[in-house]
Amino acid sequence: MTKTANKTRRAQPKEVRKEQLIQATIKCIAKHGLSGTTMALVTREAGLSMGIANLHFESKEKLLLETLQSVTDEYAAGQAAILEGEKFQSTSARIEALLNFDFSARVIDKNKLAVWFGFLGEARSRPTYQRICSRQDSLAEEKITALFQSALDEAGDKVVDAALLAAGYIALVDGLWLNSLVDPRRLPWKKSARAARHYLATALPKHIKPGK
Amino acid sequence: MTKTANKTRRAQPKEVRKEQLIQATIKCIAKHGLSGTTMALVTREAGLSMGIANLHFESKEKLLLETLQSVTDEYAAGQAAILEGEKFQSTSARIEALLNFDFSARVIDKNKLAVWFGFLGEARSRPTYQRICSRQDSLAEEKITALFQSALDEAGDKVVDAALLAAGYIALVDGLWLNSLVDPRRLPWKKSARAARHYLATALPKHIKPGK
Amino acid sequence: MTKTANKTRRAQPKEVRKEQLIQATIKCIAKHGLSGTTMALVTREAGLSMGIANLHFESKEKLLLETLQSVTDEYAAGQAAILEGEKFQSTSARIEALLNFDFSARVIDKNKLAVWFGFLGEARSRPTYQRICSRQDSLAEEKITALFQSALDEAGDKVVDAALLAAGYIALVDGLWLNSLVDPRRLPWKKSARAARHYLATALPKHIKPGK
Amino acid sequence: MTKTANKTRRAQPKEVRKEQLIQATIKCIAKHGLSGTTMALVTREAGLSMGIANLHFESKEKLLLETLQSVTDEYAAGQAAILEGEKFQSTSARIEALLNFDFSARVIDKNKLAVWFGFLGEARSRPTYQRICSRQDSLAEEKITALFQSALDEAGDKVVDAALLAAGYIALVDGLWLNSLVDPRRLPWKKSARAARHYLATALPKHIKPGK
DNA sequence: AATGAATGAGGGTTCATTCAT
DNA sequence: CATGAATGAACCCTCATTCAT
Repeated sequence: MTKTANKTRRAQPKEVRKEQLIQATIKCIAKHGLSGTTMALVTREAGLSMGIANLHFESKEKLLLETLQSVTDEYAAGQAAILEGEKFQSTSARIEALLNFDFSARVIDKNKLAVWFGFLGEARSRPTYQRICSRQDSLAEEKITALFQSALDEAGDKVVDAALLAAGYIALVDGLWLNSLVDPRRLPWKKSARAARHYLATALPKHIKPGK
Repeated sequence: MTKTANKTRRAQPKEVRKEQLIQATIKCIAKHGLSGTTMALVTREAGLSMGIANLHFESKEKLLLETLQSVTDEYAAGQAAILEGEKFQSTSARIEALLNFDFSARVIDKNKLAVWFGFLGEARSRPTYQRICSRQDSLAEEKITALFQSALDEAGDKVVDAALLAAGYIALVDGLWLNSLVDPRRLPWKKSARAARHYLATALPKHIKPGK
Repeated sequence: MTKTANKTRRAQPKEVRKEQLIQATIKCIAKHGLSGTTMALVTREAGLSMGIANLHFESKEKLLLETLQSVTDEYAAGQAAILEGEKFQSTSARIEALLNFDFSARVIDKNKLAVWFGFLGEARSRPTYQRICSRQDSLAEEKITALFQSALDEAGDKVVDAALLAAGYIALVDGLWLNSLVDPRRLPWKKSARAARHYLATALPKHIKPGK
Repeated sequence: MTKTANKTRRAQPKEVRKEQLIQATIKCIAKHGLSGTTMALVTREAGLSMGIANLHFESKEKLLLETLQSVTDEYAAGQAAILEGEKFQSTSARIEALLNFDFSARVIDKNKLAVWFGFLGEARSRPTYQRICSRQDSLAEEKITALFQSALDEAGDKVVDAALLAAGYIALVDGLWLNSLVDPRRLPWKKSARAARHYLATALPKHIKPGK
């Protein structure tokens, strides 16, 4: 139970309440699944009243959509900081950072991943979910393709297809997340991270070492 | 809508009806998502009456479980035929066959994959789903690890970890399926297949060629 | 489970099948209550197929009605044999026999009483049930009133109202049955019988002794 | 149909709504029988919407149980006021009051008795019903036995068994209620009351007169 | 005469949404 | 803004009844 709400129930800026509800939704989806997430559960988790969700979001659908968007936006922001930011200059450093980022605590947070795969599981029959998930992956794919292209260029490798490598990396990370999320005993997070590193180390040996 | 059933009520062996209902369930999950799949929709899809599903399965839950089991069993059987059958003798042939199998029309059937990922998306909050999905992956992992170990042994490679390679392959295939399923325009099935091949060709160059 | 039915399911005279189904219905009502008695349960108890009940009785309602009638008829027949038969000549003997009959094993059979009170509980809202139950009690009341009147006449008692005594006796027996049926630990059958005897012994001291 | 409720939805304290629903349930059971009582009927009778019953009671079962409890509690309270209260001091007065109470308008209310016998009719197959009904009768039996014992002591009667007399009285009243409820033409309420009085007047002649 | 798979109306229950307070 | 009792459509499930065999 996470009752951040003050007892007095004083009016709060719209954005604060929305964020509070989105966080509660994330927890609910992780705990009860997407289909098991009800408005009552979400608002109780937020320590607020039943009607509040429909006040700030128009409907359950909108709340879910904004929750998904929130999760993908956060990931996208973190990824963009690495791929486009000034902190990392060399190609190697960026790739290394990407790898670390994709298996950092903030990213492999069970709650957020549960949201991601919860929506992905329904995406095929829900064009709106599909659009949000796809946009996220499209964005990532472009940037990662460019990054890997740089690495291949630096290595003088003219054979390997950067786009294929990028698509493979994204899919691999998705698959590792999913497998570790569903059964962490079979695929511990550590092993997931090593598998991802192994993938890049094999494909881009000059930039990434198997290490760790 | 697949109304093979005649208007006149005709008794059928239990197994025939169950199979008919499972097939209808698969289609429904693909079309409406797991949460959008109702008994009414399933039985209408099967061209039968509402009550029939509870007659042959005890509850919706049981119907869904048997549907998931049916999909995983079919995959497991096909995979076992390759990994344990006598048709393929050499390690290379087996790996090649596995790759082809994983991207064969029967496996990358959108309906079946929608079922698989629909359940996976809810697996974390549903122990029963989790168990079925995990058992499937555990089984596959053991066999594939053994296969890859043979390949590495044959190649004299004592560095690469077969278990890591197998976990990576399974995750990669999962990720590719998921990405192609959700947005086939971004990741066409052909590209998925190539990405998987590329993964194995890089890791086991003596056994698999980039090809195609 | 009472499978009197022969394995070969040979056709049986209509009356045999009907009786078989009525007996199964009695057991079902005793076991599951009137509202918990389903056609499937009844036919399974009889060791027959689901459709058979609607073949021999027109509907569930008819089956239930005939079951109630069967129970009341059996009681009425036994009672009539005492009150109208030639076996007992003296008033005393008849009253004594009535008392013994009302608490004899055949009458205080839990199954039959469960049927009786199951229907009585619904009688107010079901005119058909009400009619059958009332006819039974009316019949009994007339005969018992006459019997008690003879006793009072023989005793020279001109004060006590035979009709009131009879109505009281019938109600008392109903009440004792009901209380012993619902909670035999609180009111054991033996005690019930003694209470009924006590009632008659007090009202008709010349004919019935407290005894036992 | 009792639509005290206004058309405009107006929130009410939980207890008010529960009581409203219990009263509606009592009417429904009286009108349609226990098995004919549906949630839709009850809520319509209360002039409320279908979902309300499951909002205040968790299930139909709970609603029924609380309804039965309400009816037995009301009876128990009235009876306790006589048997334990200070209003009546002499044994005679208490017995007289008990008799009048048991056939007072509030007690022989057709709706409440229909509930009582509706549940009793199913009690044998429903342990929960059985428990509530039995507790009620056990309580009454103890108190009435004590009261009758006092009367017998006062009369110097050392022969009659007070417990038997009490059990008989309870059963007789039950039986009279049931017979009058099911067929008031055959056994008018007035006659029922006289029969009960006759029972006590015969057994406890020093305390109760045949009267009326 | 007998079977039991199939039907579908009707039941209890859930839950997104509304709105008087 | 915030509340939560109230609503009612839609869900899953049961079961009396039907009918091809």
